[in-house]
Amino acid sequence: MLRDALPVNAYEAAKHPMTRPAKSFKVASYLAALPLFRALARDEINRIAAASVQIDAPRGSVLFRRGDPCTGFHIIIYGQVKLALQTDQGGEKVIELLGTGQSFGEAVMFLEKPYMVTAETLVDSKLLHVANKAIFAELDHDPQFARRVIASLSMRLHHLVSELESYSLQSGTQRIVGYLLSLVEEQGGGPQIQLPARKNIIASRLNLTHEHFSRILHSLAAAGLISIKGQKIGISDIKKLRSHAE
Amino acid sequence: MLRDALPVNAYEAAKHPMTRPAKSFKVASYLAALPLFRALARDEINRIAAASVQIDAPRGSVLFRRGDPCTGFHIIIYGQVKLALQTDQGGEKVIELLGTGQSFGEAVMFLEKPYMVTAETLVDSKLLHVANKAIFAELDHDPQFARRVIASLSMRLHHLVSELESYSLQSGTQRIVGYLLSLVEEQGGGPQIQLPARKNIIASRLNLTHEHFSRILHSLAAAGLISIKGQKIGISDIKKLRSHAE
DNA sequence: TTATCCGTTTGACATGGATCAACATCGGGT
DNA sequence: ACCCGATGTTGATCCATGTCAAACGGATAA
Repeated sequence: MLRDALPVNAYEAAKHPMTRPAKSFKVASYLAALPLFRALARDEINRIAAASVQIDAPRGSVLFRRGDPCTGFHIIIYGQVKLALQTDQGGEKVIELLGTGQSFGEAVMFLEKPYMVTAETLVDSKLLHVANKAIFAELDHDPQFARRVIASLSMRLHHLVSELESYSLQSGTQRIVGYLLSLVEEQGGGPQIQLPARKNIIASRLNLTHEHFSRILHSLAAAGLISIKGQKIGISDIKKLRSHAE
Repeated sequence: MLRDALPVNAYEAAKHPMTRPAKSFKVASYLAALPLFRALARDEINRIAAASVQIDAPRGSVLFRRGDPCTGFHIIIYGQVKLALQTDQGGEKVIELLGTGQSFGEAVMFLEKPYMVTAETLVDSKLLHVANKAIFAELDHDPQFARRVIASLSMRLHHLVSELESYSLQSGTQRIVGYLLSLVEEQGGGPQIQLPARKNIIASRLNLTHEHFSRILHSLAAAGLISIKGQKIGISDIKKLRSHAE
């Protein structure tokens, strides 16, 4: 068995060869390319890079759980991470699926509160963990940076509100169609899209059981709106699909 | 007829005696007392006060609608405001109920995007509208202030995530009980609480129809957990109520 | 007082989506 | 190649919540 059956804390599991201070200028230049840090001066970037740690997290690693204190935020160098809420009876609800280049955990960093969600890698991933004190330090003397942080938080808020909107006043079918259309956009508008994870996960992300998700997807296919080949979804007529969500 | 049948834009309606620049030091000292501005120097406060406008908004005034551009944010001097999403068929879903001393619209201010929600007063209210340029100006040279803005956005994010959580993995009963308990806390823990608006509105805020809300409330009463007298809810045994939400 | 209106309650019924269970399919490991 | 566990599909049934409709109650204006 190569993979851990139980998700394991990445920091614990990878205490040995996999976690290491990230000093290489590769890290600095990687950071410099991120929207959040783009405007920072070289020495600022370097200080942040010095406060960063690379993490190799095999599939199924838990980066943090609800209730853990927050020590910084994460950037996905490559791989995929899901953020999920967990119910006491082992159920879980995926809040967000994140891929290469995306970051998470910024918001919690600025509160004293512990994490509300659990983060787990869905595939073997490499992450960068940036310690919060480095961010705080830059914040205090670089108003431009503060502006970017504010903008980024605002975008996240905006996104969450639309999420709330789709949960509260759209049907399952509408959420699925909307999601497919957003994937089309994200993936360049081609006639075929690729689901970014197991249907299982997507279903939860859309607040549906996997059974219900499957049924809706197949009924869309039966209506001739999409075709299903594993995780690839063919979409012939985008307009028709869009208008299908009344 | 004293009240406008149709909600009317407060800025239009009140072009005359009701809207005026807010220069009085009363405004400045009011601002200085808000958590967001508490740490600001006197001259900073004064500049912000100079960019503020008081608005008298009778019940039913629409402060802005989804799609309107954002020119600043609002503080409720007294009164009550609801933020709601609107469906194309006239349905609406209350996102948030805000009362005296609370503010709203900060997040949108920092994006170029227009408002996603509609804001309407539920009772005769007095608001302060702070122009975004004043905030931007202070932001650029006061890192402490930036920190507070960031903290405030983060809190809002945190709040939205718990909202999302309760929508997606709690039953109607659980949401109601949770809400009642939050009111108990908010209102000092006494054995009687006061719903902050018509049941209609509360129901929507909790993502329920008013019929369903009514039924649940009365079934809680039938179970001896609460008593209902109009907008006053009696709660004899908080522990029992809390444990009732499995 | 009465008429009216709005908010609330109650009832009967419809339905989206969940649950439980069986079966099918896929992919990785031996 | 085969097996096995994980993932997906399908069917039957149930339940929470929504919908439609009617009665009720309390405010308010005439």
